[in-house]
Amino acid sequence: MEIDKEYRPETVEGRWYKEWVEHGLFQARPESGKPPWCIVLPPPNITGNLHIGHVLNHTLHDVLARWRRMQGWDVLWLPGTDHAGIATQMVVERELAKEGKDRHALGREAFIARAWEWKRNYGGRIIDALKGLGASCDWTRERFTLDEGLSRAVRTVFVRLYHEGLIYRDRYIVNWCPRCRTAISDLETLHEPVRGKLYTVRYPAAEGKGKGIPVATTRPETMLGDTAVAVHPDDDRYRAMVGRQLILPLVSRSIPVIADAFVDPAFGTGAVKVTPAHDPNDFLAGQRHGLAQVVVIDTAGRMTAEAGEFAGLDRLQARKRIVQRLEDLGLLLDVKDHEHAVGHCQRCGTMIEPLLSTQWFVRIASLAGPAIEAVRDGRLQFVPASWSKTYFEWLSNIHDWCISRQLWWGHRIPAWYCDACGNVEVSEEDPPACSRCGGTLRQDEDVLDTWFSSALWPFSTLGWPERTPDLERYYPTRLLITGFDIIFFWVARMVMMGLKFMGDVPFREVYIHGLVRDAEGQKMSKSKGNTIEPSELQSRYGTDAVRFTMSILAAPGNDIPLSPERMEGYRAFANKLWNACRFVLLRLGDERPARIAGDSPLTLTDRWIVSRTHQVIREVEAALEQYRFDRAADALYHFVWHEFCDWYIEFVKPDLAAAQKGEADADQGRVATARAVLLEVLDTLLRLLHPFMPYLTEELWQKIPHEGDYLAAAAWPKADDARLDVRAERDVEILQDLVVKVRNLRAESNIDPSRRIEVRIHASSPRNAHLVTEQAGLIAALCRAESVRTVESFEEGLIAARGVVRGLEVAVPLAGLLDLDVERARLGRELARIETEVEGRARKLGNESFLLRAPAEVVERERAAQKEMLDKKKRLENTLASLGGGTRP
RNA sequence: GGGGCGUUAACUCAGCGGUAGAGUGCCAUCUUCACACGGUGGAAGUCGCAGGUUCAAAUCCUGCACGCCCCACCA
Repeated sequence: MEIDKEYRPETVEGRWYKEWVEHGLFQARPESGKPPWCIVLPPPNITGNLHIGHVLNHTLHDVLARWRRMQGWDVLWLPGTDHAGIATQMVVERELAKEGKDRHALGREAFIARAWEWKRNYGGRIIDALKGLGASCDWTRERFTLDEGLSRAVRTVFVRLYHEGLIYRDRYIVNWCPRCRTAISDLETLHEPVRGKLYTVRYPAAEGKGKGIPVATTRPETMLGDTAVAVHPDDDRYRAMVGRQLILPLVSRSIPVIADAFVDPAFGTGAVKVTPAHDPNDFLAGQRHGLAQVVVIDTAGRMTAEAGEFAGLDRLQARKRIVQRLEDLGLLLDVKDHEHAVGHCQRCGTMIEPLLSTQWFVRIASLAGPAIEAVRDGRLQFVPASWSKTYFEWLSNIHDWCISRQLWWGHRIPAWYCDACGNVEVSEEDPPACSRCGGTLRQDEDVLDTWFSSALWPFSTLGWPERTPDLERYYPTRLLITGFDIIFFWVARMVMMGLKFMGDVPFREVYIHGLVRDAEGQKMSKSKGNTIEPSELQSRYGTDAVRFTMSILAAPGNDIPLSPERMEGYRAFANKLWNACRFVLLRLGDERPARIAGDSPLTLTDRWIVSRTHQVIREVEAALEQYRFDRAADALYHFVWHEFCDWYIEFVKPDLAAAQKGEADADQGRVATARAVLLEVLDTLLRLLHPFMPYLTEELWQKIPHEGDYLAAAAWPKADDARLDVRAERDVEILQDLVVKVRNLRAESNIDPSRRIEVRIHASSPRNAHLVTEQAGLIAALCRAESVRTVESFEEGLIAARGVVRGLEVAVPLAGLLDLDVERARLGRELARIETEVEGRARKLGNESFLLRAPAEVVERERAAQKEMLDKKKRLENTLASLGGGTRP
């Protein structure tokens, strides 16, 4: 068997994915009779590039999907992409701009065709990257949010919500991005602190009665649209002015002073200018007081004709001019620095303009209630559970959702207007003419918020509104895995829509993972330049190492600090596994040993590794059941490296080496059994590791004797309690401690590593003495000893490095080589350590309260430990005395 | 203004009622026939601070400090 000395991922990864897909291993099998297990991929944007966060997210998906599939579930991991309205439109517009065109010149139809073309060319890039990670999605069921079926679902939902009064059209103040030229929702508006100014402007009284009122504002340009000044009803300063008229400077319009409790008398001057068309608060105040709405800023962020002399200016330019004019008029009373939060467009960062505009909204409160309830009563669970609080918080304070976007790329709103009679028709099928007057209909120009279609993803992808077999079988899906950043955007909305249209939650659990950060814990961002390209990581460390790193770092509730050293470590782990396999293959020769037969004479160490293996199967399974990817990966790492490689392989080396050299005394039966055990354990390990490291494990599994075509389609190991062996585990632990002790004595006494030593052991119990005698050869091999033997007692005046471990007293006689001072000092340190521990425990055992109230088994454990410690202490003291010391340093 | 999270070895994190663990790094040592992407041994922590509950607290409770993050229509 030819096998390289090191694992080279690049020679392996390309092959397997293709084969897995070609053999249909990732396809759901509704007819299989297996229980269904479904998860939907959070559809990445077609404009997106695979970033490190995707790697984390997709790795966790794939670990679970592969694990459940091996366990015998009918797994459907449903992939797809999102049309990403604003993002895609921006990309295509940019392309057009390069050609000197714009979308208006092109026209709607041609533009959309162009966007589809872009999607065809580039929309699959992120999916290709996903495949490179080894993601075991069912590609035969891949979906796109603008597919015909999904578009049908969008229309159906819109129409039904409309007819139930849950979708409405209204003239309302919305978040407007002057650059994207569209309304956006509250969620797409990010509040960032901006250092601005607070201007105090005097609004003179009408008819020259009094001085008027000083008004504080951060946005003087909106004053042109003021239709009132508001004060608090209890504010004595202005009480007399309420109901009077003021003259709006620069415009000379007469506006009233109104009283309203929304005014904070402590802020600014206690008097607020009211601009119903350009401020959300003022809009509501305007409604309460029946004020006119004067629009002075247009959809491009420029001043309208209403702005008189300032018309056509950009809003920020206008601000400067207006301040200047106010100053000239002596009306500018004060200017102060003022930091406040201002909304910015999530997509392009442009300052949001609150704008009065006619838009479509979802009346969300009645949908939010059931969504809250579903989490409260446990139909849906967050992992970690603490996220449910965030979810409740948002849903309880939710505002109506603005769903119309002034874009072309997306689901066009299925509403038609009749210009002749003013009729509005909302329907699933395009209506031919006005049903009331027969007049010509004009479809709404706008499209829906991309998140509207995403909200339907768990059922629209399964065929809804048709009652397809897939929908019946796989809804509700099992689980959703995503980051906390889209709990509001996506998770909550899916829950609302799922409950509304399917009558059940879209998934039983939501696993929320952290954010991938750089090694310093900084958020990765392009502007900081600390982003990591996944493909670079994959080629540098291998995809499996990247996946393993993600898994082992995915502790619930934690962000993931990605450090190169760490990943380097898991690349080494992949190599370690590779070499463990290499060892087994080299020792197998041409043999194809059978699995461990029922009557195989297993040695102590065989029984130990088999027992440990079944313990690990349990651990990994329990961890994955609770989505503890970190624990599962950690258990495997530790077992492979520090039990299988460090110990078991070392245990069997002497047996196998004899056979390899063709020595006459090689026990052929023993060799066969050792080979069978090695193989069985390795086979189990490869299965357990496969969900984390699919490429490497498939490659290795194919190299060792195996049954079946692909590891990816092999069965998950079953933990078998009959294979557990507590006594073997205990005995091997004693052997390990003993070996470590001897090695430690060698090292501390500076004994040449190549020198064969003599080891004498005095055991406190016959059982342990027997164990040592029986395993003397093995112990000798593991600590390079000439001989290992048990003694009744150590001879008088023996010069030796000594130690005590687990009731076994060890002496390595070293006449002439041992530095007695060094040895005395070392033992003195050990004695001091033991004494501290003994004292502490004595205090505890002398505490009546403890004896009285602590559980009996805890007390017993402490007593036993104390006894052992005291024995150990006595032996050490004796040893020190025999070295001619006895006093501690 | 409201809410959440974190603070444990040099670093990154586990542990979450019975006197501390891992990986990396560090020190020493070894090219012994799977692996130097390796072996062996070792050093390293008053578990943010102050109280409280308990026989017993990194672990539960209450404050405080520092750091991070969400949400929010005070001009």
